[in-house]
Amino acid sequence: MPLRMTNQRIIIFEELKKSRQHMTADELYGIVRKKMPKISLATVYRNLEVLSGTGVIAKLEVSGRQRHFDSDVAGHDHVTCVQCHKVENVLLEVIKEDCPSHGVMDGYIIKGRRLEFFGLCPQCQKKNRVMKGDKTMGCGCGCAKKELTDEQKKVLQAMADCVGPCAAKDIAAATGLDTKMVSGKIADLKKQGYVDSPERCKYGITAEGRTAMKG
Amino acid sequence: MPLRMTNQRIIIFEELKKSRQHMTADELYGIVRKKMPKISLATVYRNLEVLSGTGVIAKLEVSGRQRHFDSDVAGHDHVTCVQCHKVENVLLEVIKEDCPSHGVMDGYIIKGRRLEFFGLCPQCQKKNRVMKGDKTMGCGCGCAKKELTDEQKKVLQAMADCVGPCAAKDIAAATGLDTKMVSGKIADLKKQGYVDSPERCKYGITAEGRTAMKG
DNA sequence: TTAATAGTTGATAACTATTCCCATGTCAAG
DNA sequence: CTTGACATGGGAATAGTTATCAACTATTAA
Repeated sequence: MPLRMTNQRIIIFEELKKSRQHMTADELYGIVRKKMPKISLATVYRNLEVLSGTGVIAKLEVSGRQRHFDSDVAGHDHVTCVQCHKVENVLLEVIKEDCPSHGVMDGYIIKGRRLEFFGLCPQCQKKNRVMKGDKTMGCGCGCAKKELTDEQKKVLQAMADCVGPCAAKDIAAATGLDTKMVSGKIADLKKQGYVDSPERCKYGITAEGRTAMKG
Repeated sequence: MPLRMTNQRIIIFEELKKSRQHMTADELYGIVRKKMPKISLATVYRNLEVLSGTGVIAKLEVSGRQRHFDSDVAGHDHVTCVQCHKVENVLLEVIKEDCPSHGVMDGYIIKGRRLEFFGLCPQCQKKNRVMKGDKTMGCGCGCAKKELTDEQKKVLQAMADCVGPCAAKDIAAATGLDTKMVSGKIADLKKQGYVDSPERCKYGITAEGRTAMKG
């Protein structure tokens, strides 16, 4: 079963190597499409699978939603940013010795190991400082809050129109929405930091909420 | 925002603790349903999320398809079996010291770390030996080969009816299926070990293939 | 050179794990 | 008792990935 080096396979490999990053199938698809617009996403997945099977690239399967692929197959570990989900390399010589990636442990035949750190990347740390000052919602590191639904916007608008903190039923009356639905929405918005509750059962819109409403 | 201890929440927690294993939402759903048949899968997910938020259980997000939850929140690492995807604990005191789970590294503020080994569990090692001797397909460790499709079964049947090794087109003629489709199926079956190719372009059914066909 | 066969592709359907949605239900505080 | 916060069941929606298959291309044996 020879492995045929097709154009698409070559381009996928080259682009992954060129980027010097841990890419998802999707990101790579976006890049490869510039050179080969008709390529299929399935082809990208297939070839990443094939290439990682031969060992020329590494399949990371770092936890989180998407799988990442790495053209650097040498042994190194990873840091993931908990906020923007970027993945970067780290090299920890100390650990290598004490923590072998092959051998036997508790009856298991160990085939490999993965050491993964997670924390906040420098950009997201900076971004958090900026956000507290409410200068911008921009992130620069690929993470963004979800778009608000129409109902959520209505609720926020009603809250903004209110002078002081108001109850769920007031919002319901103002928007014409059902009271129960409104309180559900409020709970969601509170979780996202767009709404706060200065006193029990009374709610107000936050500065962040105002910004979100405009976007 | 008090956390209400509902019946479903209690049962989910109890069962997770009782099992002394790393369970997926789905497995837990199966167990909990025996005590509370009307519970919703969404409720299981929600509560695992809530409980891991409070820290009484741990959300593993070990790599691989499914997320696992653990009632033991103490710091320990994990081994995953690459074959049956079982997850078990390991304790490596040495590493703990050299590999802190909090601090700063390369500009990142580290919030945690995950060390994961992967290899073959003792059961799967044993199973592999048994399978070579063709005594049984049973695994005992939760891993099972996929069910064969009707076409695959047809192809295998035709191959079994054949005396010696036969070509794809013979199979096509015997089954009435398209030749190209047949060669695709054969390739798949070969990957799964149900078919081998004693000489180029000639195929035969393996012992394993015969067993699979019956099931 | 040619026919058979192996390997590959693009398009799209299917799948799986998880999350969202919302009407309805329950609890606790006033 | 009412109100609102918190929860639930069930189904729809989503995201990422995998499977399917007809069409295409390269390779090999004859």
